[in-house]
Amino acid sequence: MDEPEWLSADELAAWKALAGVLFLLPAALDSQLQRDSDLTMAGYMVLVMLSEREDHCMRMTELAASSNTSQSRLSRIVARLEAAGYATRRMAPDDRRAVLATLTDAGMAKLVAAAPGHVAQVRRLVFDRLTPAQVESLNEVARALTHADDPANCELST
Amino acid sequence: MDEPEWLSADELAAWKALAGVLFLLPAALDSQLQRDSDLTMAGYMVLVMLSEREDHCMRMTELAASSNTSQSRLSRIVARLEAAGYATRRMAPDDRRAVLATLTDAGMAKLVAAAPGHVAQVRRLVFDRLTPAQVESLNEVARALTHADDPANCELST
DNA sequence: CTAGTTTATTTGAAGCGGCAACTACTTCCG
DNA sequence: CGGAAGTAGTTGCCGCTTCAAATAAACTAG
Repeated sequence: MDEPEWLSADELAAWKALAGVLFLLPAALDSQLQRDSDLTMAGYMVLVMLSEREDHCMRMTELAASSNTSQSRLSRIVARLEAAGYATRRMAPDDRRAVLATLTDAGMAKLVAAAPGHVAQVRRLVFDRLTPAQVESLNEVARALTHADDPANCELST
Repeated sequence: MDEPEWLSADELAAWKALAGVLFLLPAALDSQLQRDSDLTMAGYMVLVMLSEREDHCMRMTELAASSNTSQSRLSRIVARLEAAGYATRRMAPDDRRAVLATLTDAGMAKLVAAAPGHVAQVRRLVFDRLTPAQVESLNEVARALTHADDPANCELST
């Protein structure tokens, strides 16, 4: 199975470990949010993104990009949030194709209620297990993977 | 939003970067496998795990653990692989509750065919973006997160 | 030996996300 | 102006995952 270009031993070890994180961490995070707050990780992220705007309002496309989701996924997420009363949607005044998603007071309250539990989970599963130096490494590596610097080549490409 | 215990600035930065990886990497990986080989990441992993046994055979529970999936998920994955002719299932001779999943020759062939493309994608999205030192860090951090050492506390707990 | 418990796996129902198709609006340009 | 092309967002269909319940076999204790 060592085709054209396989991985080195170090890379293989790192890959297996990373694969474990990729499978298990999101599940554990989602599980806590679902159980304690009836929210999805993705939905939570969307609430966070909206809450960071002082007008609590953002265009769908922009919201999709900042929460790392596809437009169609975002559309459904916001539809669910709206159904739950946590957000509203209205047409943008300037561009009638665009939709502005807005966080409601109930949505903000929901976020405030859900945050401590979620943060505790993140701390428990991630930061409690890492030294400050490792946190720094993690930051560096994660940024390298999501491009962060080089704006034109995200792993969305292929 | 800085409740009981929020995250430090460093931690918050690392967390946002990690969240990006958690959302985008699996999607990009799945997408390639789906497109080029009509396989799921999870299904691919299962094939890999089976292929690493010299008898190409493993118990469901063990297989679930080594591929980081729940039992119910694994059950469906193997059912699909079986339907596609890549695996077979039979009762274990010693314990009739247990099921042994076995990789077929067609499954092995499928894996051999799919591997190069997948590996290339992993290399492109991960290792080409990291220095050897960063690969080492990644390995260390990922292991810390998945416990790897400490057998009794995976993030599956809560 | 038998009832109760634990372990191994599967499955029905329900929810979520992807792809591709579709609507609707805007912009470009002759 | 008027049509082609591009952009924003939604939705139908389908496949995958989860949760909880079901089935079945293997221990365990009396």
